[in-house]
Amino acid sequence: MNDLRTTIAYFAGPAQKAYNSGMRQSKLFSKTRREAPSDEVAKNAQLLIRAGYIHKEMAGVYSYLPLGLRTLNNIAAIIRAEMNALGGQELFMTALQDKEVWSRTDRWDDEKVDIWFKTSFKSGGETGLAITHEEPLTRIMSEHVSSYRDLPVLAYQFQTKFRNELRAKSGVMRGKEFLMKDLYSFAKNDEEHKAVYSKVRDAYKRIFAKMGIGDKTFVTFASGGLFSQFSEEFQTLSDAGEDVIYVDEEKKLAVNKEVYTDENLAKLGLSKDVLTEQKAIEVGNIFSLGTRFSSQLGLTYTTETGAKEPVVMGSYGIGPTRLLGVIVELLADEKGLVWPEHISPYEYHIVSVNQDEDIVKTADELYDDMVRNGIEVLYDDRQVSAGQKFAESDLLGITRRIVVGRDAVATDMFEVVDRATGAITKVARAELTR
RNA sequence: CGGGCUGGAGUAUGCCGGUAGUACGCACGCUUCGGGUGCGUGUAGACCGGGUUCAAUUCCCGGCAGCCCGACCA
Repeated sequence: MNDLRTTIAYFAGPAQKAYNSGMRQSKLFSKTRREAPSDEVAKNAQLLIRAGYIHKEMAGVYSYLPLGLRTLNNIAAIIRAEMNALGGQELFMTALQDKEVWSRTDRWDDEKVDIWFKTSFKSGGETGLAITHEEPLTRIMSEHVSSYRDLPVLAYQFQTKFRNELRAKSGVMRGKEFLMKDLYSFAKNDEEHKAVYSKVRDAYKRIFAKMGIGDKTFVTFASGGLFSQFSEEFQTLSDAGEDVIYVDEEKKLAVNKEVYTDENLAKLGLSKDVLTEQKAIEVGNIFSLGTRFSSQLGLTYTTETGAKEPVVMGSYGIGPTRLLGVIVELLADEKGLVWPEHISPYEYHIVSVNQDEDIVKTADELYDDMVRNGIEVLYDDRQVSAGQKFAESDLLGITRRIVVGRDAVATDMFEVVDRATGAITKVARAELTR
């Protein structure tokens, strides 16, 4: 992709294989820092900046450097796989929004939605930066969907969303600009919608499990915002969270404080006795939209009997940039970042222990072999002390570290250290290069 | 949006109405070589505008930017 939106558009492509699988750390432009910047309090942003994954551009606005982008793309890849498995069709919508379509649903006015970034065209007229995409996608669908035979449809994208938050905080967990995977479903009726909705809910559970935060993530009953009375959130327990939820550990369900009433508890079959109050961060949200948007924007279809009916919609969001922050908050330790296997920017981090000729030669050869076999590996080939390399390697948090020292030269067996557990195993070269 | 705080080398900081100090980083040399090794030399800095003053990085006002608490958070 070669247009001005390359970085954003990148998320829409089959990202991973586009990378060269290897990187020499002496060539990596991002550097680590000993200290966190004084203007960051959030643990996630402090560590991500120290490790050179992100750059803070402005309050609540972050750039993703090579390591951060790789990590983000890995998160996106996990989500994409599940969306495709659902039959989701990926598209990529524009961030610039047409005032006209949002006016029709009464969501353009600043009195109704106060987080718009709005600007104007030189040629006249206003536009806004997308806060979400129900309106434009519903309009697109109205040009393509006209028969019951066309339904159901699931369409999704990875897109930058902009929200003019009064106060950004919590590092990348709540920015003014962030990445969102938004899926929208279009169904013939409530019954079909419910079936789709339930499949998406299951897919979300699998996604968070793969991210390594499944056991701390709860389906949470919450308010429906502008759309409907209620929605379901996926809330991950974390002291860094902004929400308060009441959790039933046994049933893996929770209730957001905002709808924590006796009536709602009864409806959900939850008992106050077993619920515990916890802080949590919202990592996903699923909504039944009914026919609100389809009615207002004229998205109808013809039934088998020739009648016209509005399409029943749902929308389902996950914020990859927020997830990145949540994973840091939950898994990082006192030494630095710790990435789950499928999210780590590289599978392996080779660390050569000194500049002795035979050690450098052995490390070089191992690196070349791994790269040739498409294994994603970062190689610390810098001329710095072993201690510094280890400390920085811990900070970077790559899943597995391969230490190349004297014994590796002698035996051709390599010490592989698991970043999360610290467990050390000896692995033969053939196994590492597959 | 209400309340509070801050603004100095690339980063983190000490002191201060009168020549801006330290650590890390970076460059060079030596040293070390399995947990940010040690030493030396060098490099580099007061957000913007106005006011008070003999003199402002320091005090005052305004702007801009950042942070914290609250409110807000499709």
